[in-house]
Amino acid sequence: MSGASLHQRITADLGGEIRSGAWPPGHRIPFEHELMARYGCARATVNKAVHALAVQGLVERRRKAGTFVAAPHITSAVLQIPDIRAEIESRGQRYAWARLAWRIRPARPGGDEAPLDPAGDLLQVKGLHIAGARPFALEERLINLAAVPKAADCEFKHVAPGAWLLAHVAWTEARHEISAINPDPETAAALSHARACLVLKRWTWRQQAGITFARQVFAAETIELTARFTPGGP
Amino acid sequence: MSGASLHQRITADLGGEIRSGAWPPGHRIPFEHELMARYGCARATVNKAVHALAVQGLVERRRKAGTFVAAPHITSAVLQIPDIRAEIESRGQRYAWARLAWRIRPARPGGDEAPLDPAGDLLQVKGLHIAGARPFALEERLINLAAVPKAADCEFKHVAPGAWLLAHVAWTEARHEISAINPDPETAAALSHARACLVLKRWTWRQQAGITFARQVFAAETIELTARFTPGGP
DNA sequence: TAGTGGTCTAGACCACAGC
DNA sequence: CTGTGGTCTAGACCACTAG
Repeated sequence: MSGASLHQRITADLGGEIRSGAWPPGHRIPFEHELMARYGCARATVNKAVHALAVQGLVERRRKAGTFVAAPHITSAVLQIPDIRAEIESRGQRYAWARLAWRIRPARPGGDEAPLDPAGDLLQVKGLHIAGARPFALEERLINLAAVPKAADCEFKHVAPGAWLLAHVAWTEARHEISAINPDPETAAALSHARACLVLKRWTWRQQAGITFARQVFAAETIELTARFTPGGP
Repeated sequence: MSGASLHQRITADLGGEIRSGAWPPGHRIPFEHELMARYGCARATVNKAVHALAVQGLVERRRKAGTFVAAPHITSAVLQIPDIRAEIESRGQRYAWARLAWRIRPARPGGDEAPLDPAGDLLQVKGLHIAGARPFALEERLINLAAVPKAADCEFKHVAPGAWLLAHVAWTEARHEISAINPDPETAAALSHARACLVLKRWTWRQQAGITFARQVFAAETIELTARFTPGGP
């Protein structure tokens, strides 16, 4: 860490005290002027260092009172939902996409598309994500053509809708649902998997405009998550 | 926003251009010296503002080249794993905990406890989280008594292990796995639910010391998640 | 090599919350 | 009222890298 900048070193030092438990929640960490003396630097530098800890959620700062070690949150964790292709390739398997169906149809009230509040036509694509030679996930995708008219020009024969959208449209908000189902016979046949399956549903918006809905049925794969102390986020 | 500080206003201004789509991914935002002129302030101020955008993941900065609007990540979302009791009560239902089993047993190699790397005895608790009159989740809990000896004094008859641990032990790291199963007959009977179930496994550590493992089988409830544009996290 | 961002300084004034 | 953190300035030098 000697190559890092001074404020990064200070942040790491103080963060280490907190994560090690030497400074428990509620403990007042040194004042900025004390840290100035300890590190022999300007106040702006220690301020930047301690401010970074506050952004990370490790400390809370109060004028006149000082800076205190924060209590860890339990309610939030960082969920890794990798791109399916990246997930498969990171396992060293070959990725393939097989399109099963493609059509344009008018939006209907109700159903999974309702949260997108689509106005005109939807592009509906169905296909299979394949890892090596085995089915990995079955995907049903709806794309709001009013928001993404260019999508109608893509047949999604060789590129999955998620990959195409990622390259062409930015999203600002998403909602996810994870659930468990017993697959219907058609799904079970497509996945070669008849037991319980994980289902991930994802709705994506850009500025209140519904972009796309995806429903991915996994072959009972497990989704793994890691959470660290106060991972933060607003 | 006129009450906010200048660097916050600059951050909000630039962030607005990006989120609105006026500046698409890949677009080069104004140089720092241009922003200095535009806002009539020192470089340190615009640097702080643009740096905040970089921390949020909205932009990427490259020396000599400039600052560019980043492509949104899809890979991370904030997962809300509320306390089960809080979840049930937030739905307006009465919460209850029913202990089914309690015992102390030596740690065994392998199995779900392995990641905790327990040294001595484990406290094993099994029970049911109940919403109103219906089973909500079946929980199997292991507590590492070497790390939390006080837990042996609690019978967990009227308080669930998660609630007790939350009040008595701080954690620094956790790992989660979500999967789907078809319940075995015993589990199906306890949950009054024979179809596919969601399973959440959670391992919790404090400084490399394994604290507890929990396996919660839900009655096919759905876990919901919300993600915003580049919610960040390291 | 020139220009960008990364870092740092030695000040300053202010808002706010404890005392 | 005092002391803390919040903010800002007008410089400076440096590291990296695109051209």
